[in-house]
Amino acid sequence: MAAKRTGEKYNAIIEAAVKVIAENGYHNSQVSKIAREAGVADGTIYLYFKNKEDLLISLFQVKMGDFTAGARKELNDMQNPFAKLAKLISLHFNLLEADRHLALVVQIQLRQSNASIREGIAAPLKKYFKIIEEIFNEGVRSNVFRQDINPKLARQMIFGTMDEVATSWVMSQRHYSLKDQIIPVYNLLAQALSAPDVKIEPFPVKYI
Amino acid sequence: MAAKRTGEKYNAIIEAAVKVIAENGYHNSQVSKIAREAGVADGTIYLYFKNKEDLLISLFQVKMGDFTAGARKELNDMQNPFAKLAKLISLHFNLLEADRHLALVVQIQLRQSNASIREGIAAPLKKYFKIIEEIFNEGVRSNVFRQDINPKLARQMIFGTMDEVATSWVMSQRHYSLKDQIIPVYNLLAQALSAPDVKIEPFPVKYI
Amino acid sequence: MAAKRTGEKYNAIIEAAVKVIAENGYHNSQVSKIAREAGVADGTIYLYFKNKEDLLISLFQVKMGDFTAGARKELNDMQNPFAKLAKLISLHFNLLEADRHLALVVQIQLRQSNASIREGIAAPLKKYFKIIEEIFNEGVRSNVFRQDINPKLARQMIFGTMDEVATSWVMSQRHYSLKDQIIPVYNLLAQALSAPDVKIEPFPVKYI
Amino acid sequence: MAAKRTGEKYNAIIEAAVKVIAENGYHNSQVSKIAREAGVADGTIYLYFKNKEDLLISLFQVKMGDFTAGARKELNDMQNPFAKLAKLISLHFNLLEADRHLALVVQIQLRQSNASIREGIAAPLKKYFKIIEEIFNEGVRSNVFRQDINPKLARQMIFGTMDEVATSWVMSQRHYSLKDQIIPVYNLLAQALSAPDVKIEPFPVKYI
DNA sequence: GATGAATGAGACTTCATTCAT
DNA sequence: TATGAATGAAGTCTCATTCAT
Repeated sequence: MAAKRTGEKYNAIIEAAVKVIAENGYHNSQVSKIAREAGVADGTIYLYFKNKEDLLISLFQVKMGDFTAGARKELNDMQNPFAKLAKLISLHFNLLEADRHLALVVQIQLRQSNASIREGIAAPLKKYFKIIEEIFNEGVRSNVFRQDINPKLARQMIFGTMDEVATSWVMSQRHYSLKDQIIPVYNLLAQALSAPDVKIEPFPVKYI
Repeated sequence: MAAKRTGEKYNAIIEAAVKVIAENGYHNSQVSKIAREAGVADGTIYLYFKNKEDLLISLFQVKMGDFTAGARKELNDMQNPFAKLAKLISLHFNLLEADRHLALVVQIQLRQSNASIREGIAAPLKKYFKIIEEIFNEGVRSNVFRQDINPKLARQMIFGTMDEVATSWVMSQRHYSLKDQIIPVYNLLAQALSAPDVKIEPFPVKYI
Repeated sequence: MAAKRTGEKYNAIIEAAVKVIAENGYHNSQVSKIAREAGVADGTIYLYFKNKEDLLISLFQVKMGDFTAGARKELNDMQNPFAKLAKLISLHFNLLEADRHLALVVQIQLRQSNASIREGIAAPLKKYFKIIEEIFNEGVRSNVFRQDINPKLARQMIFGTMDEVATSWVMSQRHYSLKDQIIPVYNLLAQALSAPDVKIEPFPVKYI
Repeated sequence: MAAKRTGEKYNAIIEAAVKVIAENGYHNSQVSKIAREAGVADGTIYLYFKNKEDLLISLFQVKMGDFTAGARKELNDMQNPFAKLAKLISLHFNLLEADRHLALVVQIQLRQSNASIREGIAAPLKKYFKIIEEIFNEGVRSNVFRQDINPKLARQMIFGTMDEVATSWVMSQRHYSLKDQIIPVYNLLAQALSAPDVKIEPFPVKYI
């Protein structure tokens, strides 16, 4: 009765949902379409997910969870806040460019979901926000970032800018490379956040 | 036969739609609900709008059109790019704070719409983007803004930051004042955009 | 309150209905379309007709009434049953060929109407049936038509044949002339109805 | 996704549609009524038919297809054109008399359908027309039918007469037997079509 | 008499979810 | 576990008719 949250088919359904939503749009992604793409029967979806909404929330949680976990792991080893900022932007844009379906779904389609889906999305998003704020706070503590910026506001600028750049790119039908935006965005944000007398570190080439 | 695009009822329906969507969410805003709120019969909606989608696009176009027209008018008289930036942020946040329904609809609900509605939204949004880019370009030309930032990227940072701050505020259920964010956001963006040796102008008090 | 059954606008509305139905089909002929074609307001229709159904029945009655009255008048002066049959076919096909809108409406569109309209149509149609039967009966009485055919059946063959030929012609989009069918149909029916030893009269040229 | 065109329910829905349309009239036969009569849910209709129109076209095609296939099979074994004509009339009238609902639907209700339904109906009707013309052509080739009648016109008379007789019978609410019309109609048409010196064959008793 | 904006009942269709197999 | 045919609630839109002006 309770939905199984693991298994081969669980993942197959999630991946199918990403593909179907990316290709058909949120409002044109029926359960039956996702089931067909996943190679299972309609009813099988309900063995793994409580309902369609649960599937969509799970989709975002899984994908976002993977991303934040990966990001945290990669960033943990690093010390320099500038390098961390560079790495974050690089990870963010590389992920989207590497998976066009995911990019479409995350930047556009999933924002068409309703309130309760958004609530389900809130938790993993907050974790990502926390990572961003931590990077900023470390920079403040080590006196390389400005003391006079509210951390939350800093996060809003960092995320808002990356998100807007990514959305523009997706909406442009990806006629240019998002990776090419990594260094410009880094330079812009590093400049904006760096403390008055601190020399901004150039983008570490290896993070592209 | 052709939908009437003006008149008392036209506006009443637009306002009713904003209210209903704000209170019920995009996916729970049926035509009949909007009609009831507007005090007209369901069929009357179709005398003024081709269909539900046309109503939603019109809603955004009217509201966004009013805003960009107003913004352009207010900004036209001004010379100083810093002052213009300050004014823009002030207008943006004041509009949303003044009309809580509109804020919800613009920041959250309308982003749940489908592809064709988004297309209808694109045009007025581009006009707003253009205003932002013009402000930045003027600042570059008068040597107060950095020469080494791509104008489109500058616009993405400005809009992305304002949008993210506004969305955070709406999602927080507006437990704090968005107006209080005007000066911090201005300081942050002005700092990010200002040319190396230019002294950032403090936020003009009268623009709050 | 009671519908006016005469007047300039009454006729204008009838003619407009014929045109609109011919051009748009029965199911796509809204009251508002007919009103626009007639150059009156929607509400005005209801000053002259009880409702849409009443308009359609009236349309058929007027047109069919004109036709039967005209036919009766023309046929009254004639004596010869063969000549009368020839004249009838000629009148029938000439009327349809002369008024393409009427042809479409009578042969195709009006048959899409519902039960109560068909009932309203029945009376004028019966009058036309009566004319046909009378021609046959005269032929029987004067021994030029077969005695062994039931008059009703004779009428059904005459009307059924003319009707099928006319329908075929209308459905063919009138790529050929219906008038060219007058003589062949006459020959066929005259042959079928003529008494064994009676020489069929050739089609009187003047009736084409 | 694609509509299933076979199965137990497919037939049940077709039969239900015939009954509902016969009893309520074309314009008063809602999908929900047909579904109820068939003992299925409204949505089930759409598993078997693309839409309401598709159901109506299918209905006619199935019924007409059955009839023409049956007629062709029965007529194939026969040689004598007179006998074939007799058989055709017998089949036509017997079918309608045996299934009062079908008679109502075919003779009256389905003619109320719109253009696209009529188009869907055209193909099976043409097949029936072809059968009729073939009978006539065989009679001409074997010198028992008149050489001077255009085959298409012959078909129009045959079909037009049978159709008018059937329509009269249906409209009369079937207060008499349509079968009783078989021999009179045969005699009338055989007389009309037979070559000058050919003795008309009496109606073969076994075909009643 | 004439208008035409407004009405609102009602029809078709979709699709998330269920459940017998 | 898995299936997929069946369900039926619910939403958008049309259009004949009305009635205040």
